[in-house]
Amino acid sequence: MSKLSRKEEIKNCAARLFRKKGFAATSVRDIAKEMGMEAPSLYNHISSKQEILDELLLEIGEAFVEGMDQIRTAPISSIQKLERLVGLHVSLTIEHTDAISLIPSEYVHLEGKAEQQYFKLREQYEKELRKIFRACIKEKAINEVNVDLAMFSMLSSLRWLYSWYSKNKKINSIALEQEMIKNLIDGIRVN
Amino acid sequence: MSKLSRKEEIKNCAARLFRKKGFAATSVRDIAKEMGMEAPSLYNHISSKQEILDELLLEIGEAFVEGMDQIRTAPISSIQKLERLVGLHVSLTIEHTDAISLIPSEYVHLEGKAEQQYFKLREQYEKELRKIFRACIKEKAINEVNVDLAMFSMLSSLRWLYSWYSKNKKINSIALEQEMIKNLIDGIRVN
DNA sequence: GTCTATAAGTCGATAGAC
DNA sequence: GTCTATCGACTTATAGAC
Repeated sequence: MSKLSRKEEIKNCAARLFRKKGFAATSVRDIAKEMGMEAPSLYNHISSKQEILDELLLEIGEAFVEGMDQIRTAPISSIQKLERLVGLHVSLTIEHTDAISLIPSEYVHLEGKAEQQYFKLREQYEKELRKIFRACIKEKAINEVNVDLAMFSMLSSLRWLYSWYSKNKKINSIALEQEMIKNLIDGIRVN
Repeated sequence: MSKLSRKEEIKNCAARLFRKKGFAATSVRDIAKEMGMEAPSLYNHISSKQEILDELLLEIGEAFVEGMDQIRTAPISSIQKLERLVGLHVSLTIEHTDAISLIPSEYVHLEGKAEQQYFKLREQYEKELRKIFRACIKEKAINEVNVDLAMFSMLSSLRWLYSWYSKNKKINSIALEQEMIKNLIDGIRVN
């Protein structure tokens, strides 16, 4: 683990607070207190509170798109891609638990250019995921489901995995991936 | 549809705004503006901004617990209870889309007594759901999954259904229920 | 039941000393 | 790079006229 810059420390600290109370309800003074300094001192490292949220969400968004790109170009079947995608969510959840937690709710506080970039990343990700789902159906690997609904349903579970993981950190990354593949792709009903 | 009291109008209005910007980022002035009145006038109908959130979340929480109670005491198999539970989420999502949207993220802004009541309702609901899952396993209707993880995974999808539904309102309630049962219980993989 | 005026506090951010 | 002091805007909520 490389030494964190002061700015990275602040961002990690802020991510933890944003997760707990939300971006809007977390003050710059709260972040400073958690860092053990006075609020104005933060501004030697950041330019605004908004910048912290922007960078946290864009970095995690880029990580998802990069992961998706590797999966997209891998020489494997579509259903294997879908399984690897579950693994991507599990890995990023374990590595960036606090930042991941901001995705479902705090993106609404993005503004201007950062907001545009974020939505672009999200669209890109969802577009590729939709392609994988359609290919799975074409290859008769998954049933003829309503693609958007099934995709949204799967993403919802994966986006909230951080919540379960925070209370169950002892689980092995690979075991968690396997269990989620069973839950989300195979289903739970005995057949 | 019965005529709404002024307070109910305000709560519906606030729910829509809380959903869009979050509770903390929505000001009393925002709510007043949406209602076509000045901010202080709201206080003839409500006692505080906090009260609005408290009531919105407690009412929807009570609706879930009541629905769960009917399912719990119904003379049906455990797996049928699980399926009816999906239906309960679908129904409440369609009837109270905005209020439902507050559950995943805005509960963190509850305080004091309302916070306690809300957590009590949530625990009650999750406890009953856990029982249903365990009974399903015992009856060999679902596989021997990690109960908490499978339960959380299912709930995450159901809690975020409002988001998909908002963009796809034309779907039939029963069709949506059937599709979600397939996604969440049967799985999507061809077998 | 709605308004204007305003209290009392918090917000993000800056100026400038050290 | 950290601090104290502070600005100006915004916050929830109340007082009191109509």
